[in-house]
Amino acid sequence: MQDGNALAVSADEKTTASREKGLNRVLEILDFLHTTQRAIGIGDLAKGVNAPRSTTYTLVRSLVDAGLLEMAGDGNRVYFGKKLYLYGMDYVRGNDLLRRGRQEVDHLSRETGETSELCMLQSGRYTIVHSSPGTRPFRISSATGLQIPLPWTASGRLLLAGLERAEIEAMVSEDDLVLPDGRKLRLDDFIADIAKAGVTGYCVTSGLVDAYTKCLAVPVFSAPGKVEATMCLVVPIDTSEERTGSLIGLLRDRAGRLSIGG
Amino acid sequence: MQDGNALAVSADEKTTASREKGLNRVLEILDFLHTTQRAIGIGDLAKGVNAPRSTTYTLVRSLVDAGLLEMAGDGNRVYFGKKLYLYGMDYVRGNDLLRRGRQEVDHLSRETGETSELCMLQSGRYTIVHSSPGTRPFRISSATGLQIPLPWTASGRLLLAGLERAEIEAMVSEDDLVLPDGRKLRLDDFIADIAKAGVTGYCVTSGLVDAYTKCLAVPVFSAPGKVEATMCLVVPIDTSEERTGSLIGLLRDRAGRLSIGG
DNA sequence: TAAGATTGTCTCTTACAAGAGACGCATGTA
DNA sequence: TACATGCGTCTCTTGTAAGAGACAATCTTA
Repeated sequence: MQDGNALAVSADEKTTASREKGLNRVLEILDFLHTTQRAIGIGDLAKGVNAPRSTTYTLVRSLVDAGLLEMAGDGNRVYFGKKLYLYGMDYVRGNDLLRRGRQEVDHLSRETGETSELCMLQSGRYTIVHSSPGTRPFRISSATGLQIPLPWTASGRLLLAGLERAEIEAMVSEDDLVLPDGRKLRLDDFIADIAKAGVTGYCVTSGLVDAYTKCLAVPVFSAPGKVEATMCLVVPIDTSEERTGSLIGLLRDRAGRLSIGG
Repeated sequence: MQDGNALAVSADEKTTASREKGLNRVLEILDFLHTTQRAIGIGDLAKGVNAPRSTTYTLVRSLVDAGLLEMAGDGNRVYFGKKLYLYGMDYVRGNDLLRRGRQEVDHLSRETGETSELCMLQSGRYTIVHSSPGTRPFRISSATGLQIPLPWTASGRLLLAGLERAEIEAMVSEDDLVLPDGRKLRLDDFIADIAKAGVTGYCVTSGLVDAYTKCLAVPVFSAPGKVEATMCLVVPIDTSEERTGSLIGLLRDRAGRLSIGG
């Protein structure tokens, strides 16, 4: 649903109804499928990415032939294909941080019983790269690949540590500063949070994304000072001070193993 | 290495040196990176896919901006990017068979100590979609995504069960019939093997890919009669008859769970 | 230090892909 | 039975992206 929003995000709101490059259309198609998270008819797809039907048919055919997309069960819907999975696995194989990070996260959630996540910046947005659900009855649903405004999260504050004010401003839109419950964050407060997180080496936020959880995050460094990712735990908001403290200790320990020269 | 072969496979040997569609170039780039399995300089990439340098630079920039590719550590090399990983995870999430198949394979290799694999047809070729190494000292290295000629494998025989002779011939080239050790398989024998495998519901090959292993495979059905994938075990060629038999039993049991109306 | 190779950027031309729209074929529904 | 809606394929035009090639900057190696 929510029509062309995915487009607006990824393609900078092209107002000109002029011709669009095929490759760009393809990138929009992929992004669109990523947001819908389900197979979709080609007609709807065309509407979704705001592309002419005939063009969409041509492109989809190419992509299906190439194996990047597949026709889904019923017959006339498309979704991601095997080849994207294979390429994704290649990425994991070539990326030590991700490979080891996934293991640490899985281990962490098993050890603590809490939902645990590995997060990274992905084209200027906060992205849950891997998550492992905890054992609590009400589990926090946070799908892999989900993108969330940076100011809503503890990880967001850490990922931006070390950046110039201008860079931060460029990454954060006005909308991003409005929390799900309607409260509006002040940009200056957010930037102050970032600076503080950078110094303390961890970050805790309470009741930002929803009223029932708090989020504990620590940075993972790819080089001294360079935050490449974060590991975080999502815990009930009424978790005691001491348990919170010990969980952060655990997180720091694990993140330390992942970091290179942190 | 092996210059434009990846191209020849994926793009049907375009002899015309005419203009090539950008999207096709991109697909070739992705395939090329998949075969090299490592970050590569843009100049080399251009050579590798047989594309003009200027074009390659433009395309790579688009792909890097989109997050499908990433500049690798040193600075001027590219490889797969985070976004492909995210799309790949989306594929897994949307694909019950793959998701559950991965688990079964992991479990199977832990249980038996043998290398275990999940295989599928991918654009007419046999592909190892997921593999889990066994505990043997000499481990058979078979990377995920590896593509092997169908006639070399037990799984290949099962995957083609139920297809017409003409379809089989179309998928198997002369080269595919030449085994790694130089022996040449007769097409008729191969087709007979396929028919037999279809009837018995499993397939064992000895010393085909190498002289020290044998491969036990069983089909996974996505619909009655439709082989969607295979699960297989790679075991030492001198594995006893009875152990082989019991492993096949185990395989069939597991594959049965995965199958839908098999 | 000069010659050679490579890397990233830019400009300009024209071959060709993106797109509009028509068409036939299924469905659905009044 | 007529009418509407959606799907997949085709044709034709024209705006534009692929590509050739020149350029300066950087790295080799002799």
